[in-house]
Amino acid sequence: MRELMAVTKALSDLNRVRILGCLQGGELCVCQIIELLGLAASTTSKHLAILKHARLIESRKDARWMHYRLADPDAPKVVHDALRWVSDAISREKQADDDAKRLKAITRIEPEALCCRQRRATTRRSALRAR
Amino acid sequence: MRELMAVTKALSDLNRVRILGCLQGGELCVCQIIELLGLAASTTSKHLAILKHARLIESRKDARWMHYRLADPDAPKVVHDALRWVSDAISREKQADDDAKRLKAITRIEPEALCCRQRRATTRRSALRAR
DNA sequence: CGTATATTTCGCCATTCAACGAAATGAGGA
DNA sequence: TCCTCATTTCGTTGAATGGCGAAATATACG
Repeated sequence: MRELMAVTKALSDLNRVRILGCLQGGELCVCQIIELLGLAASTTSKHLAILKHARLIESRKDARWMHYRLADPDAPKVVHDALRWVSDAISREKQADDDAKRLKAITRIEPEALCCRQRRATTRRSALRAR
Repeated sequence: MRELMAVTKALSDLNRVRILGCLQGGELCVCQIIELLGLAASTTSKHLAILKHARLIESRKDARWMHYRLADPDAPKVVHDALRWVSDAISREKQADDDAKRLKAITRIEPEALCCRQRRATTRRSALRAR
C-alpha cells in the first residue's frame, strides 16, 4: 500500500503531472524542466525527488548535468500501469500540447546556455533584494 | 486538466482509496463505510464528496439512506481508466483483504442496527465531554 | 405538525505541502 | 588545490487538507 500511495500522492500535483507529460518525449535535463515549469530550481528539484521516490522516473548523472526520464519497463507493475494511465490521460489535455510547444523552443537552446540564463536571472533577483 | 487533477487528488488519500476498494464488491450505505474506516461521519462524508466530485463514484438516495457505488461505465474515459488502474492495484494489497473481511462482518449487521450503534457511540462521546 | 434520525455542511485545529531563497554538495576545469 | 557552477538540502512561510464535533438539512414516521 505504501508503494501505491506514494504513486497516487506523486500524481496529485499539477506540476508533477506536467513533468511526466514532458518526459514522454524522452529524457530531459533539470534546467530544461525548471525553464518549462517556471518554478524555482529548489522547488523543481523537490518535485523530481517525489516522482523518483514513487519510482515513476529515473535519473542519470552526466558530468554536471542531471537527466531524468520516465521509469523503465522493469518498474513495479503499479508504477508501470500508473504511468500508462497518466500518459494516456495527459496526451488528451491542452496543457500537454502547450508544454510540448514550449519544450520544443527550450530544447533548441543549448543546456549550457539555459543554465547560464537561469543563473543570471536568480543573481539579478538577489541583487534587487539586497538593495 | 481540471478533470484529471480532480481524479489524481481524489486518489491521493489512503482512506479514499480504501473506499474505492470496498465499493468493488458493490454499492454500500454510508454508515457501512463509516464503520469500516472508523472515521467520524462528517469526515467520511467529505471523502465521499471528493470522490464523487472527481466522478469516481455515484450515489443513490434510498429513503434516509445514501448508497454509493463505483462510477458507471459511461463515466469519462479518464475516470474509467483510473478506476481500472486503481482497482487492479488495490486488489494486490493486503489492506484490501483486511477491509474485505471487516466489511463482510459489517454487512452482516442490518444497516438500521449499524446506524443505531453509531448514534449511541457518538452520544456517549458527547456525554463524556459534557461532564 | 412535530419528533427521530441518516447524512451533509460548517467552523475550527493540527498537520502537510508547495513555494521560495540561502546554504550545502559535488563534479569539472584552471 | 581552488574556483565555478548545476543541483540538492535546509529552513521558513502561507495555503491546502484531513480530522473532529456541532449545527443544519432532509426524510420517514407518530
